[in-house]
This record gives sequence, structure tokens and C-alpha cells, in this order.
Amino acid sequence: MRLTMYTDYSLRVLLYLASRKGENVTITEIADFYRISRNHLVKVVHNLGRDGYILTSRGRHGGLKLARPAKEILVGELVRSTEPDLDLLECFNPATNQCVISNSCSLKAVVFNAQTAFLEVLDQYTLADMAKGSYKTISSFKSIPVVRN
Amino acid sequence: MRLTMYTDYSLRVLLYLASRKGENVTITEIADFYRISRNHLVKVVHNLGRDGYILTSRGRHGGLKLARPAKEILVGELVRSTEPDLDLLECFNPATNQCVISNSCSLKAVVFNAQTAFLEVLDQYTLADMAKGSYKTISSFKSIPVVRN
DNA sequence: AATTAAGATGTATTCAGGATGTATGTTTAT
DNA sequence: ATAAACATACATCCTGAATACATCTTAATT
Repeated sequence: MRLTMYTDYSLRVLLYLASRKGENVTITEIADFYRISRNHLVKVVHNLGRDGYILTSRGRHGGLKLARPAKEILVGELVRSTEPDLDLLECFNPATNQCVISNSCSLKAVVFNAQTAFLEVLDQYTLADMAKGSYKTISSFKSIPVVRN
Repeated sequence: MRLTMYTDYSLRVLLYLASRKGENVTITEIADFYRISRNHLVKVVHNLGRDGYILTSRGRHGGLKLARPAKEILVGELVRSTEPDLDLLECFNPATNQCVISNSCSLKAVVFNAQTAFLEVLDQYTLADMAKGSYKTISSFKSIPVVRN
């Protein structure tokens, strides 16, 4: 269970842009800063542009900037749009599911609930939150409800 | 972001055993039932035995059975023990982390909180729950707290 | 004792997908 | 024109999951 480097880099690009509000920043600058592959970042940036997170401009003095205010971008939203495969179990995808008991299996719903909880925690933080503060690690979510039929 | 087939199969084996309380069941029977690779299941079963979830017996009339009551086995506990890599982000593993900002980066804590929420939801269901009932999918966990410093 | 049915274990192979690189476009300020 | 930037399409490498195969050990049956 991992997020791809793609998602990781996407978040880092947005974090970097958030910390340099409004300024045009080049891919090279970001790649140098994080010491990661520029070639990889090129694609990350391309997709961030396509998905409306950043504005890109070509040519001299071109670069990237956030397309929306950092406080309006939710971490969960970004993860949902960049992570290529959120099918935690085979049975999540009806097109490829082979499990013979998936119709009557309650595991699917349980894992799906867990995934929902995961994303909803991420939805409670904005890019602006990330860019400024640090957060405590909380060890317990006792208030998460278990819903039985 | 996926769980491995390993974890998926592990859960299915335990579910199957739970539904046949006490009986000795062979790997072949389970593989045939789910129509999955027997060879793969062999290793899954081996690890489940090593980790104390099942009792295995060799020889004629050998097979598997649950080592503990189904109602004492938490789904989250199993996922934690079978999923080989729970490092959602590169920076989760200090040994391999390369991210230059991980010291001051709050993203790590946020994603970790989300993962904790994920596992804690799974911890609220036992194998016995799975084996009998079906559960509703819940779409909102508004009560998950955001903890700020 | 021999046989057979089961799991135990180690090794090998296949394959998909993530991570990365290369090359060539296209745009725009100077 | 030229240089500096992103756009885009392929190509390649590599890890690890998924699976197969072969051989061993154990234990019940005959």
C-alpha cells in the first residue's frame, strides 16, 4: 500500500508553488530544489496543468504558478486526481474483478469505508495548511462510527 | 494505492475458514473454491500459520483451521501483518528517505494520520463480522478530528 | 513398511507498472 | 533569429508482485 512517486511529486510541486505565491517558477528550479528527476517532474507538471491545479506558460520567463488559491486545494482532492489506481482490492473494479464471492462479501464495503476515511482525513487539510504549519500525529480516531445494517 | 493479492488472499482464506468453523480444510479446496492459484495460496497459508492465525497439520486428513476465534481477529490487525509495505510516502521510511524537506514537512504527519484512520476503521471489524453480515457503505466521517498544534 | 495425501520450503520465471531518460516539438520574450 | 521555457511522444530500466515448479517433510492409512 503505497502512493506513487507521481502523487508525492505532485504534492511537492504544489507545496513549492504555494510557498512562492504568485511567482513564476520553472520546473528546473523545483527539480533542483528537491533533487529529483527533472524528466519525471515534466510529466507531473503537465498533468497538474491539465487538471487545473497550475497555470503554465511557455517561452522565456515562462514557468508555473498555482491556478487556485492554496487554501482552496484539498490534499485529498489532489490524491484522488493523481493516484492512478485506488482499487485497494481486486473486487473494487467490476471490469477486472474475478472474485467469486464479491457479491455477498462484506469485506469490500469494509475496506471501502476505510479508504473513505483515509481520503476524508486528507480532505481536512488544504495546501495552505501544509505550506505553513506542522501538524501533530494523532494516534486514535475513536469517534469513527461503525455502521451496521 | 492498492493492497497486494497476498493480503487479499489472506483475508479470503481466513473468511473461508471462519465459515467452516473448526473443520480442517485443505489448500486445494480453498484454491478451487476461489479459482485462484494454488501455488500462491501455499505461501499465503504458510505465512498465516507462521503468524499464528491458523493451525496447519500435515499428512493425510491434514489441512488448516483458525487458530483463534473469528471474533478475536481484527481485519486491521491482519492487514498490518500481511501487507508488505505500508510506506505511503517515501519519507515514511527513514532508511530510504531522500526528501530534502521531510524534516519540516507537515505532509508526512497528515498522510500518516489518514493511514491511521484507515487502519482504525479496519480494526473495528472482526473476521466473525465479515463472515456473517454485510455492511453499509458509509460516505462520511465528519467526526474525524483535525488536530492542530 | 510402503504408500499416499497433505503442508513446508526454496528457487525460478513471468509480467505489469512505476520510475526515469531521450528526442523533438512548440511557444514566447528578447 | 535565438534562447528559454513547457508540450509531447517514445523508449528503457528495474523492482516487486504474481505465479509456477520441484523437492522435502510429515502423518494417516493400508
